[in-house]
Amino acid sequence: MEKKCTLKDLAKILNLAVSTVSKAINNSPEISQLTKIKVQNTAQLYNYSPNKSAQNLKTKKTKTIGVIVPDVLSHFFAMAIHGIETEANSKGYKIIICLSNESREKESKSINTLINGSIDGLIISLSKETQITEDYGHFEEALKYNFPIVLFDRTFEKIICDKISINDQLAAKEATEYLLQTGCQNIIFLSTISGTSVGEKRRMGYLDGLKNTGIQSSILNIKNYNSFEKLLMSQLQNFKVDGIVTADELSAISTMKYALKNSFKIPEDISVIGFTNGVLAENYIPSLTVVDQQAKKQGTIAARTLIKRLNKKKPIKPVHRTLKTSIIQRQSTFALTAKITEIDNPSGKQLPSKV
Amino acid sequence: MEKKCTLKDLAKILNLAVSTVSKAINNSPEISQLTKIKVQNTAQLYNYSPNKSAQNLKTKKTKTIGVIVPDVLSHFFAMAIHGIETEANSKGYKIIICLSNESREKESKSINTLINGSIDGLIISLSKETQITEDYGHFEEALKYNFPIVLFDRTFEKIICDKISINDQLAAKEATEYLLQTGCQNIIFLSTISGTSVGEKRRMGYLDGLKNTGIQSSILNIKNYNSFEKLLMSQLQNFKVDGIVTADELSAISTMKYALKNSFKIPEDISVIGFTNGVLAENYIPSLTVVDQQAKKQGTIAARTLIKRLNKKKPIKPVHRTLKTSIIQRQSTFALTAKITEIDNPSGKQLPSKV
DNA sequence: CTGAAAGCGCTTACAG
DNA sequence: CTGAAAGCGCTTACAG
Repeated sequence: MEKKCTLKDLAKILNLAVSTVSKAINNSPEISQLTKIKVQNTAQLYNYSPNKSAQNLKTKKTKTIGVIVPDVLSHFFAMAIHGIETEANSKGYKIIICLSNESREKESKSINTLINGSIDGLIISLSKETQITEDYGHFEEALKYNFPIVLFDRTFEKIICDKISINDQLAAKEATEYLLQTGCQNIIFLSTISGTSVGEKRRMGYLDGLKNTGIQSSILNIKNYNSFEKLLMSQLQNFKVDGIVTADELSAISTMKYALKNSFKIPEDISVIGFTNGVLAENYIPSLTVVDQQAKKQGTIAARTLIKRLNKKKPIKPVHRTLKTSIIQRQSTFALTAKITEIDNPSGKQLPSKV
Repeated sequence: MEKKCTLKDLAKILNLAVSTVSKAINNSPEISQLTKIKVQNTAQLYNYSPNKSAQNLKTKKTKTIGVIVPDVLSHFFAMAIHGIETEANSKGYKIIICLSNESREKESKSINTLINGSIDGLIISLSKETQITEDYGHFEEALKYNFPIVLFDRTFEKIICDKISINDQLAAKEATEYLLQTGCQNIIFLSTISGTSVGEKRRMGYLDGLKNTGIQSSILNIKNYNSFEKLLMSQLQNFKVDGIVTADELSAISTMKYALKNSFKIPEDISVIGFTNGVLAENYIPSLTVVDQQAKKQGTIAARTLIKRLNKKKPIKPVHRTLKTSIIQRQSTFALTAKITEIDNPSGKQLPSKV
């Protein structure tokens, strides 16, 4: 690879000092208009652009944000990344992405490689393992140096930093109440993410929703998709169930898939509501009623919050933002005409009402 | 944010020269065992880790790979990113991700901000706009300096660099032949990505597949999902169609969604085959028969190829790798007992055979 | 085996 | 308005 043109090269060509050239390129008011034009023209001619490593070293800024998420395959995180990238880019930042694959070890390694001058700040959604073990030791060093961190979605109260999330507990309570209002009498909670902060909060929200209804609660935790059908069916065949609140998107879809396969009708026999408004939820038959988690917005706000902090001279108090959720009513549940806006019912079919 | 410990700090504490400390930390054979141990212990004690910007500036390496993809929401690119990240990480590289959002402008900007010392090499899948306009000017500078680039999936022959892809034309031909072999007589090709290299190749493959069969070809290009149902239905209702080769995953799912909604049976009335083995294809009812594009493997090989090049002292000739595809037979088509392995038919139902 | 020096490519306080 | 100098935090050829 050939050598790129440097400030020194330009200085020699123009017969100017390196410092003058630097200032001219950065449009410093110290420099005369004439010189600026001359310098900028030659810079363009030689396709000059400042070396980032040198700039970073000198200015102690990288204009880069680190992002660590559990995975990139689930719609929620992909969408959040999209939001982060868009916002960051519009403010002149690049993003480095690390996937923890739900592993604390990998998360820890990523933090360590990133905070040594590769990035200005970090946006993280915690790995399942980190949340289950509650071992946050790998954050200590970053926190000691006051390294700017924003947690989103899967957060933890003991880590003192900016946090962006939805009110998972309230959202699950509302989802449960929604099923109740459409006439469901036997509602269970199904989760493949028990142990994560959001999984636990949603479970509690479900319990909140059933409080004072006299309805027996029932929780089905599934660790592994291999046993999904077996566990779900043993529940559906041995107990009366007419409504299922699921903790994420894929588990909702799998619930529908196996229920339909085993001749249950949705929503006639069983209503299903899920979390995250993804492409699966939207395109499935029946389309899935979901709690919109505002994935993109969480990403956008996370990036915005971080960049705001980076631009402050003095440390500011941690910011906690809780985004509002809404229920998107589709075909996997009965209709609720009041309150909830019906969007995106591509079939145009009238949603059935429970009598 | 507090100051991090530097080599200079350590040197002062240990009463050694900066150069000695540097070598000790990097385990240079020049340094005595005793000194190494002393230095490494204090380094650990003070939580020392070398400043990346300084290292990058000095060594002219960043151990970072840039990745530019059209989006992160489609399963193919998310999976490719997963492959790239895993491979890169295992070799000690980080990845910076930029999303072109199918825009040439954004792609161009990303290239320019990345190649100025932020990364060692670049992995790109071209944006739709770049491919349609065939304007590759934004690659000129990088190519002039021999900047290491790997193109994957959406490639272009005029850009001289490493390339990883599948044989899209052959894969589409095989998909078409597959439908023929299961008994389809009126097969159309449906695409929402016409104009991209892969879209065109798949279209040609479809035509190849029909050659010498006497079957009339018919191509349905859809630019916008808003008119998807209307265009598809006008085709299905006015012409005899019993097989559809679609150019990607979401368009296949949408095809099934709207066909089912309009009372067509799949595969009895219409067989559908798609590209990309994503979570939609796997979980839909009926599950979708697809050409497995080897998303993760394309990513892995792209990263591996790039890193191999980065480790070479001398420039080597561009590498072109074409990965083998396979058809994953599911429920959206009739069964073909020979040749093709049936995997992932979660329902366990026997696939119907066309008589 | 240890250290002094140069230099990667920038920016910026200071001098003239 | 222009320039000489110092320095960001490293690495590495060279000297001793």
